[in-house]
Amino acid sequence: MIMGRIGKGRQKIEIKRIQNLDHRQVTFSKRRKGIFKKASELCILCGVEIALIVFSPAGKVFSFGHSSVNSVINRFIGWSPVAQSNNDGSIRELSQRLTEVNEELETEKKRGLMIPDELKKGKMQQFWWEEPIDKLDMNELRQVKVAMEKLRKNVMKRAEMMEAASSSSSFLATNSVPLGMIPARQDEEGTTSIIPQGGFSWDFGFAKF
Amino acid sequence: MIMGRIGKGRQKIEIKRIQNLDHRQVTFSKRRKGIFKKASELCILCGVEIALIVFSPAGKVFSFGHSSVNSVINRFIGWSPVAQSNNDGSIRELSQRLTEVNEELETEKKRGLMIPDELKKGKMQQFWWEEPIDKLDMNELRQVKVAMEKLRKNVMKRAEMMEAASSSSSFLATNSVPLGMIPARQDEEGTTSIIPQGGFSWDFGFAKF
DNA sequence: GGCTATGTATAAGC
DNA sequence: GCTTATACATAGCC
Repeated sequence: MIMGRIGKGRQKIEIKRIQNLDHRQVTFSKRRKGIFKKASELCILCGVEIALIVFSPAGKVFSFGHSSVNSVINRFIGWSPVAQSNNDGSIRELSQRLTEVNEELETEKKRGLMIPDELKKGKMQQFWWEEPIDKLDMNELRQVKVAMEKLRKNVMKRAEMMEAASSSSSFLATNSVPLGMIPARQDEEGTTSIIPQGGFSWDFGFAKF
Repeated sequence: MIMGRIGKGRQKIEIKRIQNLDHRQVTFSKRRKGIFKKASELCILCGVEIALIVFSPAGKVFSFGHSSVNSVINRFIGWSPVAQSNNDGSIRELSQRLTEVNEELETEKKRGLMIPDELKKGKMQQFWWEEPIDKLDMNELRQVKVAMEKLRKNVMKRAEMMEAASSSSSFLATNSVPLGMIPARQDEEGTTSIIPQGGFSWDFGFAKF
């Protein structure tokens, strides 16, 4: 709405390696954001399992997964995720999940699903989720609800992960899972031998681009 | 260019589970194509490693990887293929990973958006259920587990009080991995052995759409 | 990080 | 699948 600046606007670009490093970095950031959003939308809209892993040029990892990167990887590799009773392994899983949870939290914050300011302030005295809800208007309630669901989800993940330390868990039914998560597991041992050659590779059932 | 038929054109849609199965299938196909193209472009433009795995509702797998799905997966989970023989080593790595993540989290928070000031004040304040668990011993873990379950119950009760259409949420995660991690190695075997659920694959230099 | 102009992806409909 | 009208993503700049 602000008049004045007249940029050149978007220009068509050729899909080839961007040589300028600064430019490449900018493009990477923008497009990374875009593709993760797409992934997110796809699994929400269609309720399918997705895993997206991106290593930045700097070696940083960005990942997205529904229901989790690990569960999808496990399914892809063809393992039946069976919880192990080994504490070491469990703890490692737990921690990894913790990572995901923390980051998810952060992401959600960025997305604007934040706790109302009033609640943030109140956190000094008590946690927002312990506050009475009868004084909130509908909008605030909505936000609380979202936050609450996030928390519940996280908590359930955590709880189940903790339980996994002593019992086994079952695999998810085919598609979309509402809240509870089963801790995916991984076994480094099994994957090591399978390394493909360079270049790009696609695998699909049909598809054509 | 010819203004013959006048369709409704693209309509804005809400990002939520598509109920109509036919519609969902169509959307899945279109968006799947789209996201794979995006993934391809991203790695071509920026020369980064990417893995994208999508399971269709029917259970079919679609994947894309540069330099290959497996190499990326290996790199992703290969933060220590060997250290697992040693508990201390694993935990140490975990701890490191978590530290990294938490630092990143803090960085993000400081960088800014909508984060409560209370949380910005250093890395002091965390909810107990957000704290890294790798520093706890088994006894403490047990306590955390109990507390976690208690919290879960409370939260669920709360959540029930505030009923509404929940729906899905994204699991966008931005992982930080300790730099200096072992990168994917070179080839030595083909990919075919772990491609599940059929489908085929091929390598190519650069895709054209 | 923010803005604008424009290229693209895609929701409807056939 | 193919077409059309639009919503959305993002290239070029600041």
